[in-house]
Amino acid sequence: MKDVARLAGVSPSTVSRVLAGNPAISPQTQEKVRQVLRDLNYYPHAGARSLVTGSSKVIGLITSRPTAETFANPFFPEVIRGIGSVLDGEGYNLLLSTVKGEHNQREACLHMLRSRHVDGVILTRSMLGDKLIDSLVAERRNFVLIGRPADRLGRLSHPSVCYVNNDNVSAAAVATQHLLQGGHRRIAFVSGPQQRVYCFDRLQGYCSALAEAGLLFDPALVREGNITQEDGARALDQLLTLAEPPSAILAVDDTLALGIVETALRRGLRVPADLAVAGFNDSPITMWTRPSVTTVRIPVFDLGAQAARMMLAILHGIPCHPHQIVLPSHIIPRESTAPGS
Amino acid sequence: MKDVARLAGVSPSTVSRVLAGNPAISPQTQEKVRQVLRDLNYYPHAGARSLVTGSSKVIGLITSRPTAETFANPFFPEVIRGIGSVLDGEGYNLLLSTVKGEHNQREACLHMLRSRHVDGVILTRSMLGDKLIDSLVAERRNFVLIGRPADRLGRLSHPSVCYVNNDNVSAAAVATQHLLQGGHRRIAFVSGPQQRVYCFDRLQGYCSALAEAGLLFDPALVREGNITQEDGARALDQLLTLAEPPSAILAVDDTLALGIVETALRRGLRVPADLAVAGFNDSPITMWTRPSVTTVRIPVFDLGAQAARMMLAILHGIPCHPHQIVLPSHIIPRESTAPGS
DNA sequence: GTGAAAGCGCTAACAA
DNA sequence: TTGTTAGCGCTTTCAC
Repeated sequence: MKDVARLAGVSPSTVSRVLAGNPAISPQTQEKVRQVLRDLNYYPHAGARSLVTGSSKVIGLITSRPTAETFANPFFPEVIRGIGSVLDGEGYNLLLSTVKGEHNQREACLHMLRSRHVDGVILTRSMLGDKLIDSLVAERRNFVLIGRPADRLGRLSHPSVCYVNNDNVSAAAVATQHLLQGGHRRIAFVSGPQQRVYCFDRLQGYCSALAEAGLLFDPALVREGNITQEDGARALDQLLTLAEPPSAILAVDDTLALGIVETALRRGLRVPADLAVAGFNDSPITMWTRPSVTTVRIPVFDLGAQAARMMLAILHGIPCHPHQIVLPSHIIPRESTAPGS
Repeated sequence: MKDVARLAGVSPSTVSRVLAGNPAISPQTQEKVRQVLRDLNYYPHAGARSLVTGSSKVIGLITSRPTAETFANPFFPEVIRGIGSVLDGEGYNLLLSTVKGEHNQREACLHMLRSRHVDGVILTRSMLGDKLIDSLVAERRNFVLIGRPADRLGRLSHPSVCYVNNDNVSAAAVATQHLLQGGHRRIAFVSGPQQRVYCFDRLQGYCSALAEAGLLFDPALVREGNITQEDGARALDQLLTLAEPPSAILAVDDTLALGIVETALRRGLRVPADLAVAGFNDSPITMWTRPSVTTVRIPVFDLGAQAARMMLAILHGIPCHPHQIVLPSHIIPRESTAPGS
């Protein structure tokens, strides 16, 4: 920068001002400096700038989901796309935490913030009673949640936390009602880790729909595992050993639903005649299978975009209103739950 | 840091040395300092550090593929996973460029490097005669290619550039041979943008396999578009208008292959009896469709991991040998090319 | 084995 | 409208 200043015949601070777009610089000087800037191919040192301004213009992205699950699941790239669509042109970059393991992830996230590597973080897929959120709140860090903050019992915690969520409870209720309308009375629920807030919420929706229909909640019909096809297959096999096996299954994710459908067919069951299956997330695979799989489409892109918008508002010191956004999702009925086929 | 020094009763430089793991510090002092470090929850300022050391410990990831294509295509998350698996624990973070458009992307990449935001970049999906690579070489930047550097004519350029690639030419040849063995003589090639090096290379493999089989290359059998199902559908429709339509199609990506299969079925063609179809990338969808789709599995995770390893070697000043790595891929025959069905 | 001091490249308050 | 100056928080010679 000193070189630029010298060649342009001005002081470093003038160069800095030109770079910052300070209007109090005469057009002549502006042009002169810009010319030298171009000639020298000069770019300000990001670290030096962040040292003095206290801002790095970088936002961290933390996804606590086991990275292996990422494969074949469009959630992750889609949420990045949404975030990127907003950050683009705002001069912000995205720093990815690629660390594995819940604990390491937490450390890595706090590290990013405390070392001032990032100005704020966007969190996805948080847990019930998430310690990371507690730390973030305690340290008054800038962060936005994709999902919602929940305590160990699933109640909304940290009321001042900014988040953008989808309507998991009602979406699961709608999906359950869809199965009820198909005449099903024994409906199982195959979940991912119940500590995941979204799994918890979808279970709530499932329960409330059952209750509304006057059906008893049967714990034997609820299975918990990871979000893999193998876990879906295992859950189905367990459910089939019941004295009264379910005639329909609502899975918390399409990956599970696909594992269930595949295994059901392999076991000689007809889908949906013997077993109806529905999932969540509108994975592209669901519309290719035979039978195609009923699913709930989540606005993942918008979730990311809104979260990024909130983050920017926070960083710009604009009190973000509303603090909390809930986006609607909708069910996409397909063959796997079609009645009378 | 001054606070830490004061509380520990030492000088800032000693604290810095402890942080750096400098062995010339007495165990007592070490412990004393570490204690205070913990008490104060101290983390060094990343920007300040990068200012003085000249290294940010961040690696940039540039993918020139239109972000929309990302959806439903596991390439992107999978390559990140591979990179992350190596970077983890090495103290390096990944900075994502989310900018759209070939030109902006190039600017953004150079910006990251010139502003010293990142120590190096990993590039994916480069083009023939890629200007970005030229700039990177000219500025002697640290970078690794996933793919290979090619000039406008597809010849290997910049022989000293580090890259990790898969064997696109021979993989396409093998896939073509697979179709030839199925008895096909009119085999079409549906490509993405021919400027993409991987598309170019796969076309080469296709051509060489035809030549080896003593077949004439027919330009009318080659279609170019983007990597979408719609483009696949369009390519098929064009091919069907030919006087002598193809009996088999090799598509440069599974997304295209899926579009082709779907459209073929809709047009009343039987797959593979009337039309055999094969794709690339082992997209999870291909094994779910009816018929399931033959594809070539690319070791995407390893591509990322090796690229990251190379990057680290470069940054650590280790002359990386070999400069160039080519990983094998293999064909996965499925129903869409099964002979006699 | 440890401290003092200089400086990395930038911005911002204050002067002029 | 522009220049001078003082740091931002850290590492790293060079002394001791």
